[in-house]
Amino acid sequence: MSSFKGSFTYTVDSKGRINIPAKMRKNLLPEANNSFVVTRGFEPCIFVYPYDEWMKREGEIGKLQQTDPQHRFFTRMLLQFATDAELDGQSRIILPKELMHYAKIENDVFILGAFDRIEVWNPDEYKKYLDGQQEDYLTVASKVFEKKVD
Amino acid sequence: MSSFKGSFTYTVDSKGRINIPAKMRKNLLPEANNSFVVTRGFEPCIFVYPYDEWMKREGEIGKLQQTDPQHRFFTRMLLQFATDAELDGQSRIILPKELMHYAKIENDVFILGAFDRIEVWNPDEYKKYLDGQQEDYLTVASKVFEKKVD
DNA sequence: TAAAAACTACCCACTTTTACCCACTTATTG
DNA sequence: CAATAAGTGGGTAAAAGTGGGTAGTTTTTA
Repeated sequence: MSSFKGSFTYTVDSKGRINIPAKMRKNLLPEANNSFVVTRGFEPCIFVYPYDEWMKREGEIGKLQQTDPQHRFFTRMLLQFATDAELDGQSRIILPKELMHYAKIENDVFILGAFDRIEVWNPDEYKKYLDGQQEDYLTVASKVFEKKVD
Repeated sequence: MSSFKGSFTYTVDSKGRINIPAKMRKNLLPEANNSFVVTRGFEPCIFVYPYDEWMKREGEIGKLQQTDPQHRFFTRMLLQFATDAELDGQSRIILPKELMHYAKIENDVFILGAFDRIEVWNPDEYKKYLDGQQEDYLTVASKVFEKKVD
């Protein structure tokens, strides 16, 4: 499977395009077909899934019973902001205006490899996100792995 | 199979026509034959099924026990408002007046890709729908996947 | 049942957005 | 330190979205 890591600060051009870092492109599977699905992140950022990873997310929906109101709500939330994006000749994708607005992205972006997805942040918003964390990395790390630190 | 995603705000013209977004048209299968079946949604909106997907819905009805009054009621509701619609030369379909009235659609529509169907909403009604949700996306998501959050 | 009204299918036309190309500068790399 | 790749910027033809005319059909109504 695809696995992204690292972080990069790139520019957004006047047409809303960003380059996908070469080091991340190298981790794309052939079956992703140079295609991505771009959607709204849980925090104020944009999630960029390679197509093969996105299809795993979408596969879950097919199993849902669309006569259940909660299942319809979930389907709508997941799909409402999702947009296809293909790499152009210069290895860039276009960020939808709506998502740029949501993530408060203007001229620069902080691009973060996050395992199965690529995240695109306004660099300042990412700083705020880090500052807003209640607990530090080591504390959270130990909780995540159900161990007590110290 | 067809799989629609994304959302768009388009206009309804004086003849009751709406454009089917190009990004959704790309996901139509050849067997849908540029044809749709338009019917009443569960919420105040219009469901637009590509023809091939509609046939699956009809197949499900075929399995219902028509001696059961509730099954008969469900069958009637689904079929009563169903209308065929074909793309015209400009990739538009006509929304039946009855359904436009049901969904309170006037000048603008919010078009939402919802996996196997396209939904057409009055933009304000969609906002109301979202505001009316008891639980947020993350909570519902975790319930849908039968996990407890936090 | 004939005239009027409404609806539909098929055009054409216009504006805005997008896809695709070319070009330049800055980093990497053998 | 040349040669290639990576990152950035922009022009332009094609596609997408919107609006409306008209002729033929169906529906309504006097």
